[in-house]
Amino acid sequence: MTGIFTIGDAARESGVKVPTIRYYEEIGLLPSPPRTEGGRRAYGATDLRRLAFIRHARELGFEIDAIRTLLKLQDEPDQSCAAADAIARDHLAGVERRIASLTALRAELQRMVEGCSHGHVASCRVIEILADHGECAHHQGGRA
Amino acid sequence: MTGIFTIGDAARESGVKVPTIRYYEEIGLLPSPPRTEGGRRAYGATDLRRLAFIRHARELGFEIDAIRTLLKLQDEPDQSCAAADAIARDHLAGVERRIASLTALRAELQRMVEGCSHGHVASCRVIEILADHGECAHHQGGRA
DNA sequence: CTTGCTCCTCTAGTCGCTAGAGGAACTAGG
DNA sequence: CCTAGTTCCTCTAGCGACTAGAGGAGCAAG
Repeated sequence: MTGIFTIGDAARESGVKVPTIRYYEEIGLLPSPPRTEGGRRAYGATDLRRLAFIRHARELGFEIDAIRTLLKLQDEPDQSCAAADAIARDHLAGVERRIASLTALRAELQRMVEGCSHGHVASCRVIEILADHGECAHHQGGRA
Repeated sequence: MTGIFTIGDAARESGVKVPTIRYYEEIGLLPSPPRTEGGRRAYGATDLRRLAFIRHARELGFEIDAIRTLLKLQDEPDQSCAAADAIARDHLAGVERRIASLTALRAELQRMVEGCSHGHVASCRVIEILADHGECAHHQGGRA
């Protein structure tokens, strides 16, 4: 209604926690808003939009630095969007790598828990596989 | 051959970097080995096995705390392996959650980059989707 | 006017390492 | 025996992206 929001309002609106908003300001991702007489942050609708953008990008797993670039791009609508496209493509490639690696990992973990005979540790498949890398299909997998 | 290894040997054998081995010692994951006269760490075959176990578990994405528990279990072979099983199952569930979330994410990113018309930022699908959460299928997805 | 909420700043902690400084001790060659 | 190069030692600080908590001030309702 007013177009003026406290940090708490902003947090509720955007789903970003209050300390995180302050953190974003500190690292220069969100501009420092004007303050009220009492020294409190007074956000406007633009800030809320920016915050929603950040939140959504974070949800999609973009790193802060990538978001910084995307925000700069957003502020200059006449530029070619090749840069934004490249960032998204890059990120997509990373996500695909992680899915591949996690899928291999899942297979291995399934083998582990399925092989577990629920007896003693001495004959536990879980412990065994962990102890003996040779037994396992997971050679040279990347970090998940 | 000797059964005595320097930290460098241990690093080469296990694939765990030297500072990381020292770190594992510091946090009590790997026991402090005896030292040579010159004050250098002297590892035995048991330590190398433990280190390989740790490395493999880390590769599989287990957290340090989980590994700590698994190692304790490994040291007591008469215990039931229910605990180890539970840890592995838990971890598997987590991995499955991450795969699901990343798969949703991939779909969204694909939509993004496929929709990009390679024109100006003003009409860029990437920027648009990020700015407007409503346009996107990714509601309430967990962190990847 | 007091209660209780929100806000402020600041520091320190999380996880799992990684990087670098500054120095001591081994190893190989001359 | 000396030297050069490598490996080792300890220690502190940094990464990313927050999160937690202390200690205090403002502000709105009863």
